[in-house]
Amino acid sequence: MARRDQSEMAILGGLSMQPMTAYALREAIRDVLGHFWSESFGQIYPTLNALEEKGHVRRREGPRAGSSIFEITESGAARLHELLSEPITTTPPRNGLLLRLFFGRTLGEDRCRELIEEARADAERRLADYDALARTVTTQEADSPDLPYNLITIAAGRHGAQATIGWADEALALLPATKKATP
Amino acid sequence: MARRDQSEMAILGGLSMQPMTAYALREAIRDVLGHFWSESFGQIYPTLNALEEKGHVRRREGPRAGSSIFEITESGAARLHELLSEPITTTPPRNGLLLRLFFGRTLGEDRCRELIEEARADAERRLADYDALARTVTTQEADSPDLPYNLITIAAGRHGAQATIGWADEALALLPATKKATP
DNA sequence: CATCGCATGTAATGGGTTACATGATTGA
DNA sequence: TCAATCATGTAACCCATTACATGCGATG
Repeated sequence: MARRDQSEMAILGGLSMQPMTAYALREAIRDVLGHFWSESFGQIYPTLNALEEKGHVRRREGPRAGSSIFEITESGAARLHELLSEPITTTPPRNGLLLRLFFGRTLGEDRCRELIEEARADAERRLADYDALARTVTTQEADSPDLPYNLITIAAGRHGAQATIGWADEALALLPATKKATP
Repeated sequence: MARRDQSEMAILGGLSMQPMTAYALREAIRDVLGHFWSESFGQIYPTLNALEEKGHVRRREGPRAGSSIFEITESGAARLHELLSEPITTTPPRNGLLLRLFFGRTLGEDRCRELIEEARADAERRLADYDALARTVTTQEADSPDLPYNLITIAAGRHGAQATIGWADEALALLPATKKATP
């Protein structure tokens, strides 16, 4: 699966929920898929044009002059299913935090402690967000057949955040203690 | 921090452990930092040349004709410290597994279950790897001042893998049960 | 003498972000 | 009427992977 197709998949997926403008699509991707996916305008507009040419989306008059609402076609739905079925492409890992910590002796222990504490605080915030999101979604989409799938992705975020918190605590304990003269 | 500098950081970091050839550097990055970092030849060779021009690394005769051993200079060490101190740049998330699961109704429940089970099995494998790695490193680098930092990165992998396992179990339970006629 | 692992590099390609440029509509 | 938001699109740039091309040296 060409990496390019990844954007196609997200865009067709978004439109499969409901027709919308490119702008709204970008917002939907940011707000709904934001914790595990992202698309920029620079990808969305060209990809939509390509999808239109292939007949996978149809363009209709938008809410204002010059704007368009895109809607997925049947061939688009088929294409989405096909894309979803292809093997997952993973990108090589690049974790800037862990790289810095690995060279922690060069960076300095204090800075390492700070980095870990920041990561922990951030995870704590995300954890609260996921919990709130799970509650909102559960009530607002109570009857939607998409609810379980939505909850599964939220659960992934929650488990990830919890793992970060657990790791941070362990990491802080592993950090060599700075020796300070006791007064 | 330009994204470009990320490769510089990893390369200088690698050479700060010990001087080596570009080829060995790539292997070291793959084998030692592999679970949270990666560099390809296409990055390593040009970056090393750039670093040499700036005087951050020095080139010496390698083990065979035409090969070079690179060694970090003092200015290189300073540069490394500077790079490590810069704010962490994060790339926007793109999780192909979660994207597929989010559109799980389109993909189909059976395929979703398979994907989750694969992810779980993979995490299980990684977990075993991290545990083994932690043991090896603890004995082999028992006296190294880098040991705690090394263990911190391994712990991150372990916690991440455990989180995936926990998530997978929860996700499988969340999946809507396929209704089958009871015989 | 063939093959595998060490070793170096470049070029094509792909993909993606960011910044820029432009304009319509709405609400304060 | 002025700012903010909705809306569309392009171009520059950057980074990174991949594939390719090349050759030495040891081991069987």
